[in-house]
Formats: sequence, C-alpha cells, structure tokens
Amino acid sequence: MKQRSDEHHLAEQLEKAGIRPSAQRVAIAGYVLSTADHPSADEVWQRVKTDFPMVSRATVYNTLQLFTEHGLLRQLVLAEGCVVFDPKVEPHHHFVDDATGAIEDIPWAALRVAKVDDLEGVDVREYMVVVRGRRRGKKAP
Amino acid sequence: MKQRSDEHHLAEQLEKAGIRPSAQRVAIAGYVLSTADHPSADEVWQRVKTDFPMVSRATVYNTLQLFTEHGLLRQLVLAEGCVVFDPKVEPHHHFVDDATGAIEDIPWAALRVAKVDDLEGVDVREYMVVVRGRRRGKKAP
DNA sequence: GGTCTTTTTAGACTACGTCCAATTATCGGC
DNA sequence: GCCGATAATTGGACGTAGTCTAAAAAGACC
Ligand SMILES: [Mn+2]
Ligand SMILES: [Mn+2]
Ligand SMILES: [Zn+2]
Ligand SMILES: [Zn+2]
Repeated sequence: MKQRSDEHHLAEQLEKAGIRPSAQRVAIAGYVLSTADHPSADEVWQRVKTDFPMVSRATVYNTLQLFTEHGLLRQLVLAEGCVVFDPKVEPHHHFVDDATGAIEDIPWAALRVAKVDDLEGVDVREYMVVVRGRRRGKKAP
Repeated sequence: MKQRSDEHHLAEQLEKAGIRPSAQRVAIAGYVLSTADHPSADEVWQRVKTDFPMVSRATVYNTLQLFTEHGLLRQLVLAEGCVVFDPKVEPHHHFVDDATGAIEDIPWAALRVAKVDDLEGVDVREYMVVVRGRRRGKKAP
C-alpha cells in the first residue's frame, strides 16, 4: 500500500511544474515519474488501472502529453514494433529533422563514439548515434 | 518509366541473396533497395502500389521481412508515433536488450561522442547513442 | 500435362493512438 | 455554502497500421 506522504509529495511535484494535481494525475505520476522502465502509453494505462480501475485511456494519454510539455517526462522513439526500413545495411548514424520527421544518414566516420567497449555486463551487437534537430539553411525559394 | 535492364539487375541482386525474384519482389526491391528515405512498411506498400496496383499488403510485409532476413535491409526503430516515456529528462544514452526488448539507461558520462559539432548544415537539439545487444551474465537461477 | 511447392492474395482481426461530446469535478466570487 | 464559469475526465467512436489465415495462383520439376 502507498503512503499518504508519497501522494503528498507527488502532488507538490506536479504543482511545482504548474500542473493541477488531480487524483488521476497523481496516480499516473506515482508510476511513470519513478519507474526505471521506459513504458509506452498503453503500458502506463494498464499499470495505473490496477489501483485506479476507473481511469480512462484518454486521461492517461492526455496526462502523459501534459507531463511531457511541462518537462517531467520525455518521449523516446524507441518502441519496438514501429520500424522503418533502411537499405544502407552497413553501420552508420542517423539525423532526424524535427521539422519534418525525415530521417537522414550520417556516415559512420562523421562521428566517433568513445568508451563503448567499456560498458559493463553487455555484449554489444551494434550501436548508432541518433541526432535530432533542424536542417539549417532550408532550401531558399 | 523503368528500363528492363534495371529489373534484370534487381532480379540478379535478389538471386544473389538467395531470394527468388518474383515480379512482386522485384517491384518492391525497385523502390526500397535504392531509396534514400527510411520508409515504413505501409509507405513501401503505398509506393509500390502506384505502379503495381494489385500487390497485397501481406506480400509487402512478408517481402520486407524476407529482405531483412537476407541482409538486404535493416530495420530501424525510429518511426515517429511509437514512443515510450522516460522520467529521466536529462541527457543520457540507452541500451536495448535484444533478448527482451527492455530499454535501460546509460549515464551520459559513460560514453562520449566526438565531432557532433562538426556536422554540417544542422542545428543539433539533442543526440544520444542507442546501443543494442545482450546482457551478459543473465541472473542465474 | 500432372503434381508438388512456393508465393500471393483478400480480408478478418488486433493493438493502440486520436478525437469528441457529454459528464463530472474544481475554482473563485458572493 | 451556493452558483456560474472553467477545467478535467470519461466512454466510446474512429482511423491507421501491423498480424494472421485459409484459399487461390504461380512456378518448378518431371
Ligand atoms: Mn511535503
Ligand atoms: Mn545484368
Ligand atoms: Zn540509414
Ligand atoms: Zn532513459
């Protein structure tokens, strides 16, 4: 069972971020702001429902969006099952344009990642740098 | 319009990879093996349908899977619209376990990426290294 | 041509993200 | 505390895209 002080502290955290701490939002925060997982929206919904069965999916999705806008969460595009295909099969890095979502290749030699071999407890199969930002000097009209 | 020689060359490429070059597969290869985009499966389907209207979705999905298994394509988990949420909002890298799909945090200081500032023509908002592989020394029973 | 194998197909099914109009909860002024 | 205004929540409809299947079509081989 969860302590009242936890909920109190969560409510304070939400208020500090400029978010009104409704019961639903506190329940969602209780899971998603402290987990070491990287859950999808539906996983958050499933989890929150176990001790708050009446919460709706729309509320969970809206709340995650709200938390993200207020800097309490970030969204990572890393969910398995949503893939794109790349005919360049040799190692390379990727740039994702914030404006368009377009994915561009960055040659392997253009960046260098140090200390990958020092990672403890993992057998590395591959790695890449994902850079996000904007193209400068958009094609002038 | 496409030249016969292109199709012939594509068919050879498929055969070399151990794939029987049916008309559908050649049509799919004609787009996906040479594009600079990083298309989703459905985008490939939409595109291929424009000059091969009767191709089914299942064939496109199966073929992309086949091409990937034979090393002609790779799958990237970078498609917008499929996100997970991360309560750790400060910069860090990520490890994705091939066996489980679990995403783990790698501290920012554990890796270093050189030459990001040298990238031409882009304003970088953020970047991260995505490492894929297997955890060594799985929890013994 | 006959037969066996491979490939393709249409469509059902599912998962999950989005949207909306109606309801409920909360807030500030009185 | 009461009341109108505002904000939040809800259920369910909707759309998109990925998966699966059983049957048909195409191709290989003799
Ligand atoms: Mn407190
Ligand atoms: Mn040739
Ligand atoms: Zn690429
Ligand atoms: Zn993380």
